[in-house]
Amino acid sequence: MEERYNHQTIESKWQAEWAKEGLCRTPADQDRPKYYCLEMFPYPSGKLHMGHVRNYSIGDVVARFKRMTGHNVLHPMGYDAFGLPAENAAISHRVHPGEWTESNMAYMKQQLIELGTSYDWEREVATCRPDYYRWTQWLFLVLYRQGLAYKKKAAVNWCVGCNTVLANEQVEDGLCWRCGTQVTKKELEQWFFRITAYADRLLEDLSLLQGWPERVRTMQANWIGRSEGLELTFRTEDGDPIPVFTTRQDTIFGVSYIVLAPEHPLVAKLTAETEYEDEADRFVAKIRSMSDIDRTSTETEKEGIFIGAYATNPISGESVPIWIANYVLLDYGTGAVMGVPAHDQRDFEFARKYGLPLKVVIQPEGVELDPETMTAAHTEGGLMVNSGPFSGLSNEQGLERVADFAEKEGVGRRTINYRLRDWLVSRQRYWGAPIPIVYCEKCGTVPVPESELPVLLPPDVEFRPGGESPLARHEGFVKATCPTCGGPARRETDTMDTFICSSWYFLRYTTAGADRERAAFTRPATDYWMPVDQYIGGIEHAVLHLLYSRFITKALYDNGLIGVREPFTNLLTQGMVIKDGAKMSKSKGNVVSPEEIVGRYGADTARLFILFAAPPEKDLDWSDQGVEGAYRFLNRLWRLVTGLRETVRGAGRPDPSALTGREKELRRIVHRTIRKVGEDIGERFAFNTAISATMELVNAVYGYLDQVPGEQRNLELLGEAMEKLLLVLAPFAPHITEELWHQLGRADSIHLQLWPDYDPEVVKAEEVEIVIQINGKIKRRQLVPADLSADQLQETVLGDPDLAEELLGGKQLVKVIAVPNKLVNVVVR
RNA sequence: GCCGAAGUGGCGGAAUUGGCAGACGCGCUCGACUCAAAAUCGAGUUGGGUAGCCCCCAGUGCCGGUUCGAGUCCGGCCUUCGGCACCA
Repeated sequence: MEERYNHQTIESKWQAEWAKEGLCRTPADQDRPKYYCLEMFPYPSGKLHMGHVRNYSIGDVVARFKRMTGHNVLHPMGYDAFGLPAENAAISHRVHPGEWTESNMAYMKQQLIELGTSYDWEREVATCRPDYYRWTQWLFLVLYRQGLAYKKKAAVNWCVGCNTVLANEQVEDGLCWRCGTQVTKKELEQWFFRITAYADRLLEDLSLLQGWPERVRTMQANWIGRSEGLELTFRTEDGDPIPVFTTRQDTIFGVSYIVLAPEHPLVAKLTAETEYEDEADRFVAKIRSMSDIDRTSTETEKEGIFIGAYATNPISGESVPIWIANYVLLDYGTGAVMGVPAHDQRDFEFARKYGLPLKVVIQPEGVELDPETMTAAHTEGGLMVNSGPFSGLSNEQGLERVADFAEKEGVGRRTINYRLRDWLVSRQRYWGAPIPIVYCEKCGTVPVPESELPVLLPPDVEFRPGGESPLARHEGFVKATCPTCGGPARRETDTMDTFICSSWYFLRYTTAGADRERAAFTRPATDYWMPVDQYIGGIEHAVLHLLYSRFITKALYDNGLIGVREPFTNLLTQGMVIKDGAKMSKSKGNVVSPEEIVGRYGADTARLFILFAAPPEKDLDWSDQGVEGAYRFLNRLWRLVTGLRETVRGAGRPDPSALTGREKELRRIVHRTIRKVGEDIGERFAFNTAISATMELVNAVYGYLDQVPGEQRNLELLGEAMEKLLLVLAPFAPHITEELWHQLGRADSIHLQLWPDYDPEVVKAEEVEIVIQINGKIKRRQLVPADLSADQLQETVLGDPDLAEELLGGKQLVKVIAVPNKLVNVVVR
């Protein structure tokens, strides 16, 4: 009586067994090489989606493989548990965010267990629990002491939908990254992290991250946006300085006007009590009312007005008119630019529109630039002309010489500008880590002492739609005593951006047990486990989370709190899960729920399909039929092993010297599969081809059984084949392999076994089929002994007079190319 | 506009270093088993010519090049996707 593959009983049985045995606990001994395998932790939104399943299946295969290859593996999981959806749920369902989040976490944990993931749950973190956010607050204080956390009034990004401010990184195309609402500007006093102090190192150290995808590094480099140039000081007629930033100081003699950002502080002064005042006021008001998208879109028409004042060019001494225009931004560079219409496309368009003069000062070779007839700016290089003492230099030389001159004369200095802005970390929300600061009437801004952490979120708050932060209305929370003087004080009511919580969680995982109560993490623990060897997650975090985590890591390094400069050595950005040509989403109605798939086919099938259907970094097309295919394969495996179970159980090792040709061939496939799967997982993350190799092995064993009658079968060989097959499949399909492993009579877990070795001698074929080409065209195939040298190969093929005659066909032999084990190409004329 | 990636059968994909294009899976066709179906097993499945096989020709987005040999390298284009986009 054949028992059928029942995924439900098998999977729950082994999940319980593994939990009981503590199979996934992080090893305490430190004599083996460590491997820290980390997947981005989820936001506990309620249930896992297929993107999670993909992410965690990839990570789990890597973790299990590394355990089998003799590594101490740290493979932890947790929850990025603060954030807005919990608060929205509180408003609409009248349930406390904490309760809502905790129940979601419990549910998702169960789902993760049911997927057969091998996490060490003893190291679980949840960023919303006081035992975690206490240390997020501690981190804030570390940065505060370092001068990296500061408060300032600024025009900040405000999302009406979320009722809170956003960091620049959280504004995508002028819309809120979370809810898609258009972002507006608001003047507010807010907390910032001085990430710009690390701009250079964040950029420079990208070169250390060779294990990251090129495009992620490029995206970060673009985001940081470094440009080297010169800050030059023009002067108004009253002598007020107008510093401008330029990367093209070689075009300084081509300046025909200056443009200030409309918000520039000098604008009011320059226009006060002049005929230009009213018009300038109206223009500034109009620009202020524009949204950032309209303002910064290249589609938007350049607009500006002359404000009646003039400035002197510090190099040429020329006087040029001062304008204000929409395309100049206050918060980049100095908020003022020099207009060089002949050599900058923006300036060109602006000058043409307003009739400002063009002056050619860079002359390219071979073309005569005529200011009257130019249709676009010449932004390339050339020879400097009309440039006083600099005329005749190449523009590259000019860049240096003008900068030298400006510095010598004291009218300018070389400087570097970044697109990156400081990280706005205040949020006007309840469900986040409170910023550990109080404001005392006498002592001013006072950090809460570490001994008084955590600053707890009060549970009894009222959630109302659209209002201000519930914390600000909670009198018991706001009222505080000053830690310095003991006098009355007011508590900061902003909470921290949740990206702070997630920018250090990988450090928390390294530290276990009682140490966690004494510190956020310990130096020995981080010294052993950090950096993360493999980080796996979605590309959507290419800038946000990954940049913030790098910044925090560097800040902690500078404090001597950790010993690594970069947190993640290798990064794998997995593709999206697509169905019917679109990302799975509720609104498109193309969502397939993991629960349904795991329920119907089991976790092993879900994992196998999702890893087989596409390479991990590419988008994955969901296919119900493909899932069926994976399920069929596991059934095929089940029948194969259970069918042979009784006969191969207890069989010894095969005797290599006593194998028939067919047996040798099967054994060769077994050993090749071990090599292939090991290389595909360990070196390439090519899980799809690794799985296809195991399928080929299964096919080969069936082929052998088909061709060899029962009594003539080599049971030792079949036993070896079954054993190796299960071992190489174990990381992908942990339950069914464990069950079959035990059915073969093994007592301990398959997941405690070492990855099998392959025998290089067995892998080698005795004979190979080579291709014989004439002039690169395949003419015939031939079996020859393996590993013949090029000369031997040539001799084998052309040494046969009949064959040589047939191949040459009366033509003249020009040359022969022989590639061992591959081909012989005969070139004839 | 700039930067980056990709383009291979009906579909997902494979070909790892320039050396047999289409592994593996899905789908489809035919067959076996069955009263029948499902499941399972077997055979076939790039296009065209020939239509029994063999065999011949073409073929990896398009055009050209390098090479004995190109899906892979080089130049130019097309398309799709992703990122950035008045950054001075």
